[in-house]
Amino acid sequence: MSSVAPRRPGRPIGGQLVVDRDHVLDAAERVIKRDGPGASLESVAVEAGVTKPIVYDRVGGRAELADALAERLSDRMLEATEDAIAGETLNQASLSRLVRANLLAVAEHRELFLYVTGGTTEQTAIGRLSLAERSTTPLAKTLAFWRKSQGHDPKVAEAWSFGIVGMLQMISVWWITQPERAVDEVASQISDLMWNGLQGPRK
Amino acid sequence: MSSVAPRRPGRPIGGQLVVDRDHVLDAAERVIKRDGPGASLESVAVEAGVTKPIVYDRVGGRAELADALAERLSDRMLEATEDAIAGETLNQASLSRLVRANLLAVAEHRELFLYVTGGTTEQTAIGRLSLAERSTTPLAKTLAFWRKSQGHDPKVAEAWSFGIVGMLQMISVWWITQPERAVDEVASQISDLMWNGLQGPRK
DNA sequence: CATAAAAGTTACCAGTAGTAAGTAAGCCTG
DNA sequence: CAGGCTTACTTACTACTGGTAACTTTTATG
Repeated sequence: MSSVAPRRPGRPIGGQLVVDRDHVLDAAERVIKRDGPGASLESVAVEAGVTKPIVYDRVGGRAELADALAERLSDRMLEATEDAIAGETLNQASLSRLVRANLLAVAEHRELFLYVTGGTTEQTAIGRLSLAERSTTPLAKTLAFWRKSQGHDPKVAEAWSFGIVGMLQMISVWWITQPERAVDEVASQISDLMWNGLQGPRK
Repeated sequence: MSSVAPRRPGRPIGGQLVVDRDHVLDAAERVIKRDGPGASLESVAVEAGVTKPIVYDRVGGRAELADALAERLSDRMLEATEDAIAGETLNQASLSRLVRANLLAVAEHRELFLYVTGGTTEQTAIGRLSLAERSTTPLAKTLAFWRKSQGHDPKVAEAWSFGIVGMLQMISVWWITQPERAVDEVASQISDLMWNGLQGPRK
């Protein structure tokens, strides 16, 4: 399938780098999309038209690959969700759009999301945390700023952002396995919880 | 280390089952606690004083093992958290105790928790969902009942419980990697978010 | 031109999930 | 009580994976 010509050992003619890091990461994304979260490094290398040691040289081992892909994914998701609430003040409606955008972004990158959050058997939790951290850092800033503007203690921001990210991740993986569920309904319900808490709306 | 006598091939003298399913699962827990979430089936078998095919016969492959352990873990966590809010009405203080109990229970079964939520590379997300589901099912019932009693729509219960479980899981994995953080502070902050929402306490 | 550096591949190792085939003890029937 | 079926294991394998050491060829340099 790969149209890359078979390569010989030794430095390639022309002497230039044939594949760079992004090329490998792109290949990894394609393989994961095709083979699911269980994709192997070998198949990533093949898809990139190269051999395993090159993958190791460009991006590192499996953990580093997951980390790099997590970075890409969280950047994309951040972009998608930022667009959804661009410049707007925080309220339940904008929150609902944020949750909705998050769900749709996860659905769009379904396999990649499962790969990244699914981990590598070994120190998966750390990997998952690092993905989460990338999302939580800006979120924590926003939350702290907002809390201060409301006259509340901004110290909660860090814990809250991890909580919120965890909530969104779990809802995402639940939702993508329940395709019959309307995205708007879920987004509305979750934003309700996030905005009003368990007590429900103010009277 | 294992004090089990070396076994020969063939039916053991006495003809009785030497290890049952629970024996294997107990061994698995010990190995995971000792070797971390990367523990192999082989080492589980050794710890159980038996060979791999027996593990396959008693509990199944890696996915089934993770599933069975998830069941055990979620049962224990459910017990711990239920004790924390035994029979009490839902309010922020009881919620805080619930979060606290959850965190402490995760810390107590740290490696097991990481193994179960860390998954098996393959269809890890499904596994994580099934762990979550075991927690969400009773939680959803409680929530639905409580919402009705408050005159609100109980339809949110399912989505909410997944959201809450996801939040607790993420906070747990975050917290156990930040041991300097006081458990009571985190519990209080998260229960605040869950109870009051982003808006903060009612005036 | 000789030699070092660069950019690859080949070929391997160790470990792991999973399975097929073998083996010894107990049970059951004619 | 002898032969065969069942039970409860082990041995021994396959297939694959992550990871690495060693090699090969081209290009650049003093």
